[in-house]
Amino acid sequence: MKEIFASERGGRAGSAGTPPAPAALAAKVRTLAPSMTRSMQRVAEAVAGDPAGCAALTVTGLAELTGTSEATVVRTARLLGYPGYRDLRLALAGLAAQQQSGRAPAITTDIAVDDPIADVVAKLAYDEQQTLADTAAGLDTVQLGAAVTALATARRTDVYGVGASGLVAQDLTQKLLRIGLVAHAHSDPHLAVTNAVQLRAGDVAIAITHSGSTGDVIEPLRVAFERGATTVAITGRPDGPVTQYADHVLTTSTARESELRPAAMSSRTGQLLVVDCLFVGVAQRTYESAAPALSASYEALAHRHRS
Amino acid sequence: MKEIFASERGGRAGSAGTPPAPAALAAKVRTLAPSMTRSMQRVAEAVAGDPAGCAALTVTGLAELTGTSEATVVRTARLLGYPGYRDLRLALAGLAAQQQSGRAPAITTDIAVDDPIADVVAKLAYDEQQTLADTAAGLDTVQLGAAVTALATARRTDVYGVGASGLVAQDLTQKLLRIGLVAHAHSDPHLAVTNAVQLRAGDVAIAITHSGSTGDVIEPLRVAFERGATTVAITGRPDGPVTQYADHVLTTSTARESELRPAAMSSRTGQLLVVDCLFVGVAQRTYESAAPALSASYEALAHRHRS
DNA sequence: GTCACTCTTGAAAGATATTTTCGGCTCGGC
DNA sequence: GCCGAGCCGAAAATATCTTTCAAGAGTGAC
Repeated sequence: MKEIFASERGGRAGSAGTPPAPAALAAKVRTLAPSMTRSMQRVAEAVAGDPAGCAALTVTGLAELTGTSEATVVRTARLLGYPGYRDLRLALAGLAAQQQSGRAPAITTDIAVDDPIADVVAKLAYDEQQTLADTAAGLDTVQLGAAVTALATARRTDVYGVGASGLVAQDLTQKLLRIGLVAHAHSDPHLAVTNAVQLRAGDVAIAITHSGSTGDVIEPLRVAFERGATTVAITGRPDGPVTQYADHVLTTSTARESELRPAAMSSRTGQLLVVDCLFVGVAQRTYESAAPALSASYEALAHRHRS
Repeated sequence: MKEIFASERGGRAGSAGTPPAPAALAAKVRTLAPSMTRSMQRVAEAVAGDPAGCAALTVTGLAELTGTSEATVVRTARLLGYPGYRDLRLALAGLAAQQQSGRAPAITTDIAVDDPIADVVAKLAYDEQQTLADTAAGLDTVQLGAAVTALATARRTDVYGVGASGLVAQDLTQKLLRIGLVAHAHSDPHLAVTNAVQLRAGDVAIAITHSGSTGDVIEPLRVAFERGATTVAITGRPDGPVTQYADHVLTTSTARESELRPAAMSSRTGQLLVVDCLFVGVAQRTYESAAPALSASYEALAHRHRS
């Protein structure tokens, strides 16, 4: 067979280049679940729900359990980043062992309308912690490193985000400014595009969108991409349209959402972690200039504080 | 085949009745080593020495590595108490994962200039998780409940915050607006004071300041306090000046900060948790009107997403 | 409403890996 | 030197995993 004809294998590599995840499996399932088909979701659910049990099953067994076929099971394994089911199974065994040794995760139920306030606090804190852990586990450090390098050497940086992601964009911008970089956040789609036209090679454009399909954010990134700027996407959907124009994709994980817990809440937590990582990474690379800049900005603010 | 003739399978079950060992594998190897033949010892040695590496090998691979045959590998697996090599391999993967996780990375140390990017991610995630846990534990649910009640019944709500806290203020405002409340965020000290003058009993003013001593935020809160509005402070310093004019104080915890990790980073995490708690609390209290409003805002945004 | 199209799905063929069989081999005893 | 007991690996037999392929479900255009 010629390589021209892509076999199903290469069809849509779940997360390109990412080596199989050991403990980041649950995170990956949550991240990729939305982009899965129904049957594959059933498989992913079973796998995430009972790693130990599934590790004991053969392809056929798992297919029967989930009411699907062997092919679907293998496809799911591929989507999760493993070469095949065999490797997924191995990772599953590892995960089971870890859970066994670790303490009970204390699975929380969803937030209900009549939950006492103390429960709300506990559940929210738990969920956000979970989001942090998942995002950290699923973050591609190679992509992150590349993004950091681009940022550290950029002539200027534009950051796009609307709605809740707009605040994250501003947060990143604030931080970069504090260490002497030239950065702007854009929430206005028109202005964003207008400014994106000015970008060229050596500049960096960052799009922040949880859904990965926010047109108002994709458009400026596309323009920046076409002008030759280095483009970065921070998104919860690594297969979303936004990644089309992104040189580097940084994936955020998300906890389940519900009526009382809109997506904006958990996505924001993951996005901010990524932003912090970018910032610290850049601060490391530009330490010579960043350190004095940080001290200076601190000093400048001191007099605004009452004693 | 008659059952009288025992097949090799049942021939000499290593340790009778013992179910596969999860982590006690190394011990088992040592125990059983003397009773093994030379070839089997080589296999057992390889397995005990490098569980992770062996878990990645097929029967054939392990046979070649140890210079033996597949049959010997299977026999060794049987002797160690597993039904076959497949199961030994699964246990091996589990063992490897346990060893991996047991190796506690020094994430408790501070972030250094020369930390690899992966460590930065781990440390930041860990710190923010810590901040969440601490904040949740230290949050006074009575004060929180009182603040929620005030918000849910307020005529209007003003939120003050500058710098990084300004973004948190905006986040809270965005959320409250989404469920139909009247809320404004103020980053401009002058405008904040100007607006605070308009407040009266039944209104709510919220000041967000990590240091608890940001004059630009305290001033409008003082004005609101004196006009009779219900005032809330979200701060990391429960004894700071800002609490002077706060009816309810919500305390955020903060991880240690350092040169590469400015205070804004960890304080923001705790503040956002508090904000989320406020939001969910209010949404619960006003569920009848909040739920439709949330759905409506979701629907309204749908068309802004590319497919 | 109908058609054409794409995407999803499972049955079965094909490829690998594991297990079993079986006979050669070594080694110690006589 | 000859014999028997048990160890060992090559290859057959089986189980498991992977790929192919065509039918079915869903979707948008007309």
